[in-house]
Amino acid sequence: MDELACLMDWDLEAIVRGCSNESQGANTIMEEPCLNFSHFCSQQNEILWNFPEFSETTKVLDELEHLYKPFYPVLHPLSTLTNSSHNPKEPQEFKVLKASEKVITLQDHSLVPAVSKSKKRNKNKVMKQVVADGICDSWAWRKYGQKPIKGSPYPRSYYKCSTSKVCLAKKQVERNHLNPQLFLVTYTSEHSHPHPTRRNSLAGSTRKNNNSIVEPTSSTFDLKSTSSSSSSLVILSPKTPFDEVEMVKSVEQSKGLKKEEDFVELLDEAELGYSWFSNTSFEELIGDLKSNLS
DNA sequence: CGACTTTGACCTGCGC
DNA sequence: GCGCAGGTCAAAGTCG
Repeated sequence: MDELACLMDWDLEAIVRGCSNESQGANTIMEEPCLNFSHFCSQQNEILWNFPEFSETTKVLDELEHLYKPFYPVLHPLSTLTNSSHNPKEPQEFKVLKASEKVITLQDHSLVPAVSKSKKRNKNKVMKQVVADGICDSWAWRKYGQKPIKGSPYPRSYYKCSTSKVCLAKKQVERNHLNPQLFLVTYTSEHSHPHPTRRNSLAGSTRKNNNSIVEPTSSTFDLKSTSSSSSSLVILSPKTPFDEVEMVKSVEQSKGLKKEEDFVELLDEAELGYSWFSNTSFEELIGDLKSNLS
């Protein structure tokens, strides 16, 4: 298998796992036995003693922190778009939920697709601005339509809950044409049933990666014009409110950002597995480690 | 074979 | 009333 295929496999697996993950405590990607340091969070002090050289480690942590800064908080997958003002001429307000669940409010005209406002009757809607991996959640969705949206090169995809035929829950996903790394996910109506089991949710998402939905189809759109080649790394946590996604690093080489492999390499360099992030946020861990090491 | 995606047609709400 | 645009339906195709 060539390198690209390996990378794609890895990425798809990460996303599928992300999709399949749900509120099962610590049953996340970190449960894989192949990952070293899986007990890091519960044995943090012990692990610290295993680092060969503290100076080397802090250097790596600095690099990691520097690497991650650009992705907070704007690209955090849990940012929630609230339509607090009903005046469409006013900028919409984003509430960005950090992993620590502190709410940061910001206003950014550039993040809101102009086409997101619907002419239709105002239903009970929840809008979220997420990065690609944030599109996936642990509910099972069935796509029932896709429409090109005026003013946006990207189509909007329509989903219904596939767990129950009587469930009225719906979801719309569209890529933000002003910032293709971001997606606007709109949830309509509540689920009329309990949360599906891990198995059920897997069944609803394994056939194809849900991220495919917002890509323009080849017959009507030019795929080359999208940034579909960007990949992402998902690190899961059981504590966050929606998808248990605690951190997402979006990688876009064309913008000169560090490659995903570089990040993994840094983790390897620090002898850290992904489980390192299982219980607290990245920023908190970096801070804790730095204070412990100093 | 069942579950899901794709996609053209149709329906509906809204502005003019 | 008409036309536009968003939203939904459903048949055909795809995949595991």
